[in-house]
Amino acid sequence: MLDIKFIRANPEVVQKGARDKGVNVDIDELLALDDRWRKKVYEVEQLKARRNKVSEEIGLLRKAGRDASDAIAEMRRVAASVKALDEEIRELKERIDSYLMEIPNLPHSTVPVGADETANQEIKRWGEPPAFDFNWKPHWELAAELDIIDFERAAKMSGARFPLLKGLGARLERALINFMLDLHTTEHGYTEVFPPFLVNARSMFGTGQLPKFEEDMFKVGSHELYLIPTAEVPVTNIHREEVLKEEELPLYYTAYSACFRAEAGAAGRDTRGLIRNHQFNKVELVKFTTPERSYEELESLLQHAEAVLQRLELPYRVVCLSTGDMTFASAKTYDIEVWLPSSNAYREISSCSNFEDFQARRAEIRYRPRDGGRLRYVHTLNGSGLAVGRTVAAILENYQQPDGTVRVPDALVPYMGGVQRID
RNA sequence: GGAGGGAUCGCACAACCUGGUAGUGCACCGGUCUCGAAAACCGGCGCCCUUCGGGGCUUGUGGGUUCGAAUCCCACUCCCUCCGCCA
Repeated sequence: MLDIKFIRANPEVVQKGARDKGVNVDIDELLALDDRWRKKVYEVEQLKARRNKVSEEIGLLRKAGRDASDAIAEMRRVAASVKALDEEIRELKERIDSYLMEIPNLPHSTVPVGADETANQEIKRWGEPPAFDFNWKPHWELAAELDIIDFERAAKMSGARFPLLKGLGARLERALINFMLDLHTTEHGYTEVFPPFLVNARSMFGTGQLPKFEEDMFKVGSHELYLIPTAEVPVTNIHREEVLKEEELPLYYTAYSACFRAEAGAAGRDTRGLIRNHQFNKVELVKFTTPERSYEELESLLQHAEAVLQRLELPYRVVCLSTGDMTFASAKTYDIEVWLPSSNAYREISSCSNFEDFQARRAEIRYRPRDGGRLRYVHTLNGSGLAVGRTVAAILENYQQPDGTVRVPDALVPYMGGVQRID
């Protein structure tokens, strides 16, 4: 959510930022509503001031044993006017808020402007895609032959786009989760949390999934709860409606969670394998910081996510998403894309974003500045560190051997109980 | 699921019975004082509107009663204790 004061002062900036993100918003209509709202607020506050003053006088008259019936009669009328005006103001405010909720965060000035992913800007490449001199296979074929993932039986119990991991496949998934959490907690300074996987609507609202993206999520209707699409939601909401101290910032959290996405499959892409499923595992990184530091924190967040791929020795590149490819709530996003032979391309495996104060304003996460003064909104950031299912796919494909087995990356061997090869 | 208790500024609590417009302590920030600090004292320390004079809002949330609600009434949310059920 943007600051209405900022929108009042910079309507054309907001209009342009939204348009660059491919969102059309009627700023003039919003500001007209805002203007009416402010006039009505002034009006009702005049009446309330009168009511407060006279009510106090009534109290004094009563105490002195004198008659106050004229004043009481007047206040009865004032009370009725106040009630009607308050109702009108409430409706205006509701309309204004629903406008505000639909306005995306504005892209940072360093973000390339463009309509879609073709305008994304490549920042760097790391490692070399493997040059196979044998008949290599996509991960879903490898996994089927190694009997480590069973999509057919998963479909029986749940439906399409759910994997059932088995044997060393399940072990690999668990090894990756532990490896990533250990790396982030011991070397990058993150505090590990294990959050709920179901959250209420208020939490989804705080991070920006609601109200715009309800259809992308699984809702547990009987309880008014949503399955989280990412640990970003519960972890960012840890500090919702709190006032933090500047001294405790920045805060770093890392969390493993399962992630649930209803939208996967709608586009008909990546119908096979581990790339696009309704449920997948992810280790998430979340930061709370001051506005002054948030962009350097974004750079280090990116490095923390990259470190996972470097330890696993998987080739990847980093791109800065263009305005048209970014998400609703983000001001700047780097995607890390891992090389995936079956796609013959780099594919997203992590998304690292600075939301500035967009989520903090929605979720009311503020901090008390060290030298006093008004409370300020924190900046929130998060990034995948990493998506586990896609990491499994990348390992299977990039580490496959001519004989159909898969070598285990050296960094993972201790987490695999010494197993060096999946065969 | 049942029975009780509770929610007031960042923290701890008061005012609630008996309606009169929210106070105290701690923490924090600024100032005075000091070589500096502590202590002491003064001010600040939640949000909104503002023509910068000021005004309004704020006691978990939403309603109701009333000239006036932290206080009385109703509903809801969350937390705590006990009982039941339970991995």
